[in-house]
Amino acid sequence: MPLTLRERSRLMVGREISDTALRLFTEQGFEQTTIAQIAREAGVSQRTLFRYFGTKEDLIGGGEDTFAAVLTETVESQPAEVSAWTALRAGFLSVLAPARQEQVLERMRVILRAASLRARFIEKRLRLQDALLPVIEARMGIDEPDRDPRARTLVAVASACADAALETWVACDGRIGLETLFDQCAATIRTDCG
Amino acid sequence: MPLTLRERSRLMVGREISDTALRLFTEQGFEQTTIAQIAREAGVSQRTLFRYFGTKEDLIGGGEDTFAAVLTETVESQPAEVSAWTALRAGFLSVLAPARQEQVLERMRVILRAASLRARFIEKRLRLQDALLPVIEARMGIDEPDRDPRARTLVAVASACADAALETWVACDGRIGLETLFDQCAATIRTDCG
DNA sequence: GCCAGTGTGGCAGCGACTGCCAACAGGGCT
DNA sequence: AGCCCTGTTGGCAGTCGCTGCCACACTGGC
Repeated sequence: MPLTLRERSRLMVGREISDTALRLFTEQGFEQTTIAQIAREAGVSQRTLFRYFGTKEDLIGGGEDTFAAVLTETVESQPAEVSAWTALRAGFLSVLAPARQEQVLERMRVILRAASLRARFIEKRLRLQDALLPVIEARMGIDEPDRDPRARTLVAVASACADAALETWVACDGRIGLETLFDQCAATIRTDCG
Repeated sequence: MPLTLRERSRLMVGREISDTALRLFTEQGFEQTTIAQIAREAGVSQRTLFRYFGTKEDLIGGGEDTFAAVLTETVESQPAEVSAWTALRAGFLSVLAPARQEQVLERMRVILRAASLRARFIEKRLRLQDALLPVIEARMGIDEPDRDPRARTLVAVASACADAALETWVACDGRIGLETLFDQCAATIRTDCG
């Protein structure tokens, strides 16, 4: 089923806008770049730009909405014998690993530099945690989630590991693999959180 | 040293504004409340309101800027023998423990309900982590922070524990103490992250 | 009483974002 | 070909958060 002309042009316009935005963000920073400028250089009106991307922060997000789906699916598909932690590890690695390194690295640099983007990024991660929580609770067999912080802790800690691994990965320009870093973080927990 | 008239009136105006804001936020929600309305009902101009609170989100923050200072100071003041993790625990407990429960509970509920507030809250927590990172690196004697994720992990995990404890605390309406919850989270890490 | 210094209000303006309306082009219909 | 429905676009006006600027008022020290 080949895409119709309309759909193809819609994809093109979307790519044109987000490419322009990413270029301008890296060149002159997120706060210093205005919507008017992005729209002008991408050759569309501001109104159209906001029809493609609801907010300025959305301009940098590369399909992270699928992340939640991939992560929860991976975690759920782990066999029942493996521990909750192992399942979480598999889930986060499935999200962190496959990306095109160069592009992701550049994007993460922009994100970590601008406070509002960083907050937005964490917010998405929080929604990830919320989606993950019932899955882990079920796997651990927790009865009273309002009084038992164990599942929440595991999810938050796995998330924190992924975060620390990601930030170190950016700090060392991707020279160390994300999986290696994640496992170093996990090892640190086991030895130093006592 | 009694406060001068100016200082007293300044404190009064500040309290008047933030009380009005918190009331309106709980009554009708954060997004639905406009700065103009708060200023009108508090009896000041918008311009003055922004001189007291830099952003709309700041209207709900009860001196959280001091949190960062208290936390880093507490961590730094721990004797050199105690482990980095113990120092972090002491720091976070010094921030979580002393608050007036009722007011904090209400504020947290407002914060968790509005996405932009939640993001702002996280942003502050991230700045906390950034401030904490060099302290922990020094304590652990880390040479190459760009390649060694251990300090970052400890800070992120302690922060995640505080987060999970706080959310469970709100979920159970404060019936379980924050210190107890934090230690349950820590215990979970030791047993289930292997 | 007078003179800094500080707090205040009003106004104009910017940037992100939205609702509304008119114009236009694609793609299926006769 | 002509026609119509539908989806896409641009422009415009307006809201809201937020800032710079300037004039005014009031406090506190001489």
